[in-house]
Amino acid sequence: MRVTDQSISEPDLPCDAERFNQARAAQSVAVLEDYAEMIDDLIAEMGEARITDIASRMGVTNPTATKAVARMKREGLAVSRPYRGVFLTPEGVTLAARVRARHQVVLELLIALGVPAETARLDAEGMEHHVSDVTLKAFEAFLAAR
Amino acid sequence: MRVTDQSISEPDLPCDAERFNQARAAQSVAVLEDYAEMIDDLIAEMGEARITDIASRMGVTNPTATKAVARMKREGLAVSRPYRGVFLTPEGVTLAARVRARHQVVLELLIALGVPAETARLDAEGMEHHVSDVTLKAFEAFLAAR
DNA sequence: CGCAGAGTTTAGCCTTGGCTACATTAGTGT
DNA sequence: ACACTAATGTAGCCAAGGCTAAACTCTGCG
Ligand SMILES: [Mn+2]
Ligand SMILES: [Mn+2]
Ligand SMILES: [Mn+2]
Ligand SMILES: [Mn+2]
Repeated sequence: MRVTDQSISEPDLPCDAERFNQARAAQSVAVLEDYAEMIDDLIAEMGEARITDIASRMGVTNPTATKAVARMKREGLAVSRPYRGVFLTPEGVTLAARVRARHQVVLELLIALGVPAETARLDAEGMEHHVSDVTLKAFEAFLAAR
Repeated sequence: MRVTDQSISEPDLPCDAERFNQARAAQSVAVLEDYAEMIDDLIAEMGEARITDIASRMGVTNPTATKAVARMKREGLAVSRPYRGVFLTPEGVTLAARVRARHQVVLELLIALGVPAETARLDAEGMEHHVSDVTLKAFEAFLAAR
């Protein structure tokens, strides 16, 4: 073949690409979302969020957690001073709250659909980041009307 | 505080970390899955999968698609000779089939839950990769029993 | 037959998010 | 006071997945 039939493949270009672009965009903030939620959890549970605790709970090494926190600081979601704990900015707190609520809804939905609790717990962690506001509303409506 | 209470934080370490590790593992194969499905689509639709078409549909530039295909070849999912189209190995075909079926179920589930079709189309692209076999079965059961 | 242009590859850059190894700080207890 | 140790930070490596720019190959057409 190798024909230059750009006219045939043009209509679907923006179509498919848009989908993948949204998925990539969601993925690029997934780490920020998980760390925000985790830092908020640790502060609530332990009174402070130490790098070591963040790292062990996220399942990564300390330098990896340090880098992630550096990115969060850069993006205005967290603050910290050397050898002190990590804290969330108001924006970070807002993000953490939104992310926690969404995570909970996704988890509950999976369980409502008959997914075993442990499997739901594992799958929700990755799925949550790709659930848009519109989809979240649909999940909530389903759970409420059940 | 700063007490050395490792005994308190030990029990939850494997717990939380396991969740994030699974999400990271799923993410690390997401690109392979999407490309496998896309190459299979293109071969079905156009008789061959050219780099340019793969790239435009994935919403990336040609070099990015070339690199992704290189990884697929390295992992035994695709084959190609310079300046020729890309083909899937039997393993690649198997992956594509599994991924397409899962994608379809996730899409149908979202629509069944009342998510608008266009939103469902966008969200499913990212969510699919985090849906385990067990969860997929639950989705299928829900759709069948509806 | 040869060439122009479409398609492909290559080179090289960047960011992110993993890691190990090592240096530095700070808190605790003697 | 001070040493020990845990925590933190830093340096530097790697792979993946984006990109641009530029070189290369193929092919259909004149
Ligand atoms: Mn998550
Ligand atoms: Mn989460
Ligand atoms: Mn996908
Ligand atoms: Mn897909």
